[in-house]
Amino acid sequence: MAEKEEEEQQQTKQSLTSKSSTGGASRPTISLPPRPFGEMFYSGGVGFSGFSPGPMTLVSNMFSDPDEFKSFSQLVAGAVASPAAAAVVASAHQPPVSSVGGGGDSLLDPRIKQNRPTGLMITQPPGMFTVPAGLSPATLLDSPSFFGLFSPIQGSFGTTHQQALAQVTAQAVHGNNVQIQSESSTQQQQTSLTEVPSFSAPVQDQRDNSEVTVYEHRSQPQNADKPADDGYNWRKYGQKQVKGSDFPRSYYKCTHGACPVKKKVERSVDGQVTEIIYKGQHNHEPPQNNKRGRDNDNNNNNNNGSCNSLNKSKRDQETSQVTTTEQISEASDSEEHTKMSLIPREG
DNA sequence: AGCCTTTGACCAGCG
DNA sequence: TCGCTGGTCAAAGGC
Repeated sequence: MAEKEEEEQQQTKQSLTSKSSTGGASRPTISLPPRPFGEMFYSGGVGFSGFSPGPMTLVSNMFSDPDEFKSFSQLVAGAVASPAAAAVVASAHQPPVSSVGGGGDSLLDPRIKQNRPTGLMITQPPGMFTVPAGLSPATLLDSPSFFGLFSPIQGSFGTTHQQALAQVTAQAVHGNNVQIQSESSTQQQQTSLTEVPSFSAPVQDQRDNSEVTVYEHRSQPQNADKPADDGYNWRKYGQKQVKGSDFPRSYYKCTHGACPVKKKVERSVDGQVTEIIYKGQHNHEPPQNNKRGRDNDNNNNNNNGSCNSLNKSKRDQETSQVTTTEQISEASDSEEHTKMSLIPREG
C-alpha cells in the first residue's frame, strides 16, 4: 500500500495537483453552461450581456479547425492526448461545493491531473472545453473570441488586462500551464474563467457577492509563503495536510475588519502554489497600499497585498510567474467559488 | 507594540 | 453511532 501511495504521490506531484483520482480513463462529459461562462464568472453581465453565441460557438470560433475535434469530448480528448496541447476547460455543471467543509476534493479534475497539457488550461469540471493542440495560449488569448468571452474584464481593465493576459500567456507558452477553474456552490451554474494574471486593478466592482476560488500553480518556488497577490491583506489562521493532496493547505482570512473572505492555499513541496481557493466576497475595497511594510518586503505568507498594479505587475514579472486572483462577485446571493490555477508545465 | 505565522487541538459535517 | 476529514481556534513565538 505504501508503494502504491508513493506512486500515486509521484504522479500527483508530476501533475501538480492531486485531488481526486477518479475517472482517470473516463472521457469527460461536457455540459455547457447555460450562460457564457464569462458572463457567469463576471456576473453583472457587464460586458457579457451582449454575448450571444453559446459556449460551443465560442469554442468553435477558437478552433480554426473544427474537423479535428468534433465534440467537446473529443476536444478534451484531443487536448489530453496531446501533451503540447493547450487546453481551456470550462465546466458548466458542477456539484455544489461546500464552502469550507470539504468541497476541496473535486476541485481539480482528474483529467487535468493526469494530463497536464502544456498550455493554457481553464477547467471547470465536469464539463469542459479545450483548446486542442496547435492553438497556443497566445493565440487563444489573442483571439477575439477569447476576449469576447471575457469582455467584461476588458471593459473594466481594457488593455491592461489584455496585456496581463498576454503576459500570462507568454509565460504559459514558456512553460507554464494556466489552469483556471471555477465552481459555484449554490448556483449550479458554473462560472468560468479566465486567468487573470496581474490585475492592475481588482476586479471587484460588480462582483461582490460571489465566492471565488482561485487556483494557482507556479512553476517556480518563488515566495513559498506568498500564494498570490490579490490586493487584499490576509492572515493565515491555520494549515492542514489534506487527504488526497500531497500539499499542505493553508487557511487565510482577510484581515480587513469584518470581511468574511477566506482563502485556502495549497502549496507543493517546492513551495509552488498549486491551488488557491477563495471563499466569500470582500465587503471592502482592496487596500491600495500596503499598510504593512512587511507585506511588501518579504511578504509574509499572505498575499497581503499590494495590489498595486505596478507593484504587482512588476512582481509578477520578477517572479516570472503570474497569477492573481480576482474577486468575482456576481451572483450575489449565491456562494460561488472560482478557482483559477496556473499550472506550471513540468519541465 | 502590533501583527503575523506556526501548530496542535477541537469542532462540525458526512459517509 | 463511529470514524474520517476538513475547517477553525487559540496559545506561543517571531518579525
